[in-house]
Amino acid sequence: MARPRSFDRDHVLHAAERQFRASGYNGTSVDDISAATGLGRGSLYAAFDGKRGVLMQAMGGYFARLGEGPRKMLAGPDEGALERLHAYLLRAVHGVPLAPDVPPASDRTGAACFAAKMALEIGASDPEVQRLASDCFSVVRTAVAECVRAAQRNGDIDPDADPDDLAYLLLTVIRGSDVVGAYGHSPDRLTSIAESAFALLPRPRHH
Amino acid sequence: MARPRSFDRDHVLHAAERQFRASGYNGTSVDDISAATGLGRGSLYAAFDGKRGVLMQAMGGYFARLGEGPRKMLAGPDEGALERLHAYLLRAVHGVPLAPDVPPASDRTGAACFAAKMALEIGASDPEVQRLASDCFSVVRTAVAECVRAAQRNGDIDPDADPDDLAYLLLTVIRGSDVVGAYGHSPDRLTSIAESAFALLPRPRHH
DNA sequence: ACCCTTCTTGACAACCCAGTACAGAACCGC
DNA sequence: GCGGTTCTGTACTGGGTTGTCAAGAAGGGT
Repeated sequence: MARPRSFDRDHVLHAAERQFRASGYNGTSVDDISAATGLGRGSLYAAFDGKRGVLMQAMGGYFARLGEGPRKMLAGPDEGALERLHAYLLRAVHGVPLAPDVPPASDRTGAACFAAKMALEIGASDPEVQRLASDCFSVVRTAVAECVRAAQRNGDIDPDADPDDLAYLLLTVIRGSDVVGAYGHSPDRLTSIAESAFALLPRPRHH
Repeated sequence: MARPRSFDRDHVLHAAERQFRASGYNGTSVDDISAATGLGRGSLYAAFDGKRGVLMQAMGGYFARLGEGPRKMLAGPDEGALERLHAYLLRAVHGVPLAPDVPPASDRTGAACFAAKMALEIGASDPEVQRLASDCFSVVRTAVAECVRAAQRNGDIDPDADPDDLAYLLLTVIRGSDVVGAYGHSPDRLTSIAESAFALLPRPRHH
């Protein structure tokens, strides 16, 4: 028995995320968010409790969204695990998409992991941002490690290798491609990096 | 026949760099720089032409300093090339030091590559920052590639591997460790990542 | 049709920030 | 010692920022 809100919450958070990714946290003003989302200042403060609230909720949504990619791409039977890892790596080095349906390559500007970017900019003085970014890394790392174990069970990766170490290394490559690929490098170069990393994975010494 | 300046230019730029690394570009005000360097606003504008000028000159100094590390650590005869690469990797994943004599591990906050951090924050709207960061990557990448070639000549790395591809991959790992290691991971974890990356380098198949 | 609750909009005040201008201080050369 | 030139510190201004507030709009329930 009251006026319903006239905006879609997720849509607003997506627009804000795009803005934050493009301009950074301190580089975007509330007016920028207002313009990007179409919401007035009052609505922003009522619904999200200001700039910082928008960021936190946008990052929360990002986190929820981020886990789905690796989980869906990497989960499955042991047989195809290595190939799934290959496909995931090739995609992951090209950035994290804003939405599941829009490819990240379209605008290199906002391709880098949202959580990583925010953590680098303001994480030093914001433990909550820090923690959220850490969670984002964990979800990817865990999924990759699980896929590595599957590949090991299938005999595609050296069983003596530590799957957690490999997962950390691959996560590092993926996050590193965010910054290496951010400017001055073509998508082909990123693909090449992913292929190199994949090719170097330790194969079992057959017989 | 005039009053000499009472501050050491490099010292000021180092202090400013530390501040920028800690708070980001948009997160530090001119007053912050003034407090960190001990210089008044007037001197800052006269000597460095404002906030942006300080950043550019600090990045310039950083670039000049950055190249020395890999060049000195990686250059040398072919025999020890692989071991030099090993040592360099182990050091590089722990960040880029503010000064050559101070270890980067002391404050994880400012350990990440200065150029990369600035490029991620404001590179999208600042081509010059973008280019400077790109140069920083190139100098590391070139030195690594040269060292890989040396190791190949010495028979320590598979001669069929593309040294440029490997250098790109290692650069990506190094930059990735900036963001992965920024928060929530111990130095031991970074060391472990470096060791994993080194262990995976393609060795020549000896007969 | 009416009322009440919630949302929305625009304006407002306090604050911070970058850059400038001006006055004083320090140093070198003579 | 003295003049001139440069450096240093501070006060000022115009613009932009954040967070709040009050008035209007819009819809649901009765």
